[in-house]
Amino acid sequence: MESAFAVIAEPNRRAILSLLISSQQSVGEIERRLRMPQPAVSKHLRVLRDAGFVESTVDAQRRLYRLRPEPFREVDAWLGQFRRIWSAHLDALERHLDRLHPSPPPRKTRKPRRKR
Amino acid sequence: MESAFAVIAEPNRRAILSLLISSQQSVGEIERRLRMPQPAVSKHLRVLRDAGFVESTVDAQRRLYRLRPEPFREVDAWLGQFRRIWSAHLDALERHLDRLHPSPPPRKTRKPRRKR
DNA sequence: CAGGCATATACTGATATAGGTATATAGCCT
DNA sequence: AGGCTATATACCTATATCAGTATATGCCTG
Repeated sequence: MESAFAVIAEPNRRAILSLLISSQQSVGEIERRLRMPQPAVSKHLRVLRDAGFVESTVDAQRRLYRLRPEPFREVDAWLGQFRRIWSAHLDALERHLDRLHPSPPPRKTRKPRRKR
Repeated sequence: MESAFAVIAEPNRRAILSLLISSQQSVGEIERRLRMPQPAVSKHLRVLRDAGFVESTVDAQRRLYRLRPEPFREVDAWLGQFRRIWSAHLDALERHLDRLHPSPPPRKTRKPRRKR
């Protein structure tokens, strides 16, 4: 599974993560709150743990799961590259810059054709 | 495919998106820069476009692709819920809060067992 | 220590998706 | 028109992954 991105691609896993924001939860609590079969919860938690999104501690027969920050930081860092794109409503400006800065200029051309 | 999260789960697609940060690119440019077979590029671009990550305009026989902000915002918004978790090195504090606030208290118990 | 609760794992089947190869479509240029 | 370039799509195969069901493990309580 590896990638943090692949891990959060799964809706149920995102739901589990959101649930853990308020506080740590046991498997059974997650099971009940998300109305999800227990093995499914355990399996998703396994994936989440392997990717570092959660950690667990033992409390008698139950395991309490809570969030860990690292993978979120990783995703956030990647997303950071794109912040400039959306932070403002620079759509128009962006487009303008793209026009100024087209990687190789659209092409050596006879008459400036610009199909739009 | 639907979900923006599923779309960015694919490494090649993330690479394409990163490539488009500098400026719009044609399919052929992406193909060359990422050393990726052309049909693969086209297919990923299709997915990216359907999810709103990119848009394209026609330039003669080529298509120029550029980024669009919305799906990034969506991902960022989801991630926002978790910012408090990692923004500081509150790991210790977090843990403290969890202990104060365990959803249902770990359980009605005889002697305060706390297996750690 | 026997039964039950909480959680994890094994196994199976269905479905989706990525990669590869071939081909179709469409615009450009001579 | 004919050939070339650029891109898209169809088709196939391999692989991964999710859901579901059954079962194993471990701890707790009477």
